[in-house]
Amino acid sequence: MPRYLIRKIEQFTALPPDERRNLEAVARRRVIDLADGAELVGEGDRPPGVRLFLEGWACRYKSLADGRRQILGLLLPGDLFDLNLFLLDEMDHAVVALTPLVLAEIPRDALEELLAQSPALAEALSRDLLAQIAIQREWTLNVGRRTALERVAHLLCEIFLRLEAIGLTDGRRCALPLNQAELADATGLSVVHVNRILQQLRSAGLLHLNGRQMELPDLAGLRRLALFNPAYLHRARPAADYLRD
Amino acid sequence: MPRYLIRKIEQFTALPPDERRNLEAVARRRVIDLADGAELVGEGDRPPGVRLFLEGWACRYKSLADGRRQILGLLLPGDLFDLNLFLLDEMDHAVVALTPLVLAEIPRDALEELLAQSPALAEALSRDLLAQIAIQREWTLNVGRRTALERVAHLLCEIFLRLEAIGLTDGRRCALPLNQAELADATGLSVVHVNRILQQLRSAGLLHLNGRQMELPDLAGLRRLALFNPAYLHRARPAADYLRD
DNA sequence: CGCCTGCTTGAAGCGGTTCAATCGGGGTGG
DNA sequence: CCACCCCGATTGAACCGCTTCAAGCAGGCG
Repeated sequence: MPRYLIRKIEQFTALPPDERRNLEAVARRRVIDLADGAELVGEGDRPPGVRLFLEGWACRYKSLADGRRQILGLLLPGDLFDLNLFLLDEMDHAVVALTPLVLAEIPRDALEELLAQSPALAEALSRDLLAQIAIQREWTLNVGRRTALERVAHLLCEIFLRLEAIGLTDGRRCALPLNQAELADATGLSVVHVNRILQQLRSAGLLHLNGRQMELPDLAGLRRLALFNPAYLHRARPAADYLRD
Repeated sequence: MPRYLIRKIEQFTALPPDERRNLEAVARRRVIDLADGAELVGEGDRPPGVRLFLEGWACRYKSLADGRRQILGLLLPGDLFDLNLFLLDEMDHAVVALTPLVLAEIPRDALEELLAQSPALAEALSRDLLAQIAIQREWTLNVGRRTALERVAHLLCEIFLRLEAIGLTDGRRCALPLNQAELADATGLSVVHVNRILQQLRSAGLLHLNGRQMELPDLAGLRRLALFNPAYLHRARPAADYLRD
């Protein structure tokens, strides 16, 4: 059931029942499970078919020859990877599972048929692709111009809000399946420094960690610290107080 | 005349003559000139209609409250800004002209009609959008994990190769209308440091600058220095020797 | 028990920033 | 025509944020 994608889409407008059924049918056709750490696709591979994340987290990343690695973005439940990607010759980046995954594989012809029959869905998916690009731009700004403290805080804000949009938060708590090495690769920092930044956030009362869960007791404060502007997520208008200025 | 866009597209496959005519007609409909420094769209604005770059350079950027600025990418002749952008609520970044510009404005309905009548063009533009996203990812890697020297070298390689793909290079020379402050904002560095890096590149015989032109006498060497892998540009297979490993 | 993975700590070093001048060339107004 | 100005490029010196290196530590698991 592509319930997270539907939830994300229906922030804006309800999907017509027939389009919803079309999507559900396609997403049920070929469901696959992957283990934590599985590589969905490697740099240089032929692009895979479109995949819809039903459960679990993954990340896109690129590596340099000497081992430096940059995580480019997170793929969360409800995300599509990637509309039209099959048009490209080869993958310029890799994708790896951060947790066990449940994916729906959507072959190219099934996707084209689905989109032809579902104009509202097609528009929603185009919008979602643009929102993914906007996130990529924000990550460029994040690693390019924010300080270490701001970067980590910004990443945590983004994770919380993206999970909230699909109903995967519990009050101020949500999952955080990334270890410190992965946080470092996502923020362009060293593991050691990420460790010290997390301590700073904890001692400032902005973050509690236990296991693979995090709690953000003062999201408004964290947001201010991170210079976080949620506009780039292109969600529906914020209702929550911690998103107002 | 959208000749640079057509050139970029026809790296892969020739456009059917009727589709080419459709595109040329739409691109002739509303042509506008803008001065150097003009803001095409600001952060928070409603997204503009689709615009095709006929001549000139622009950049996308985001700023932080205290004035830090990150240039997110370059818009060059033949680039489209941005397929489907009107689907979003508001701009999450700004775009400003780096040189005088000539643009074709394509209203939403004209674009939809064009794409409906021109399947090959529609596919090419989707592919171009994906290539733009790939460039954005590479920029995230660039500012996240490369050293200052690598970053600047990488940016120069990208500029040269993108211009080459549209026939705007002259041997090893091409335009470079960015000043050092803009290079700094594109690489996430300080102006002072960019200045010193450029001196390093010059004294290593990898770069000559005069005015708003640059020459890259040893592109293969610059590429190696930058850890530059051209795959992310998703051009047709390289013919040039400096692109082979 | 012993090992592995991930987290934590300390200390030294360096890459890049910041601050503060200076320089140079092109354009402008007197 | 020249003095002035302004913007961009350049230089030097001090500083600091983050990295690197090198250990230790804690918890989970075979």
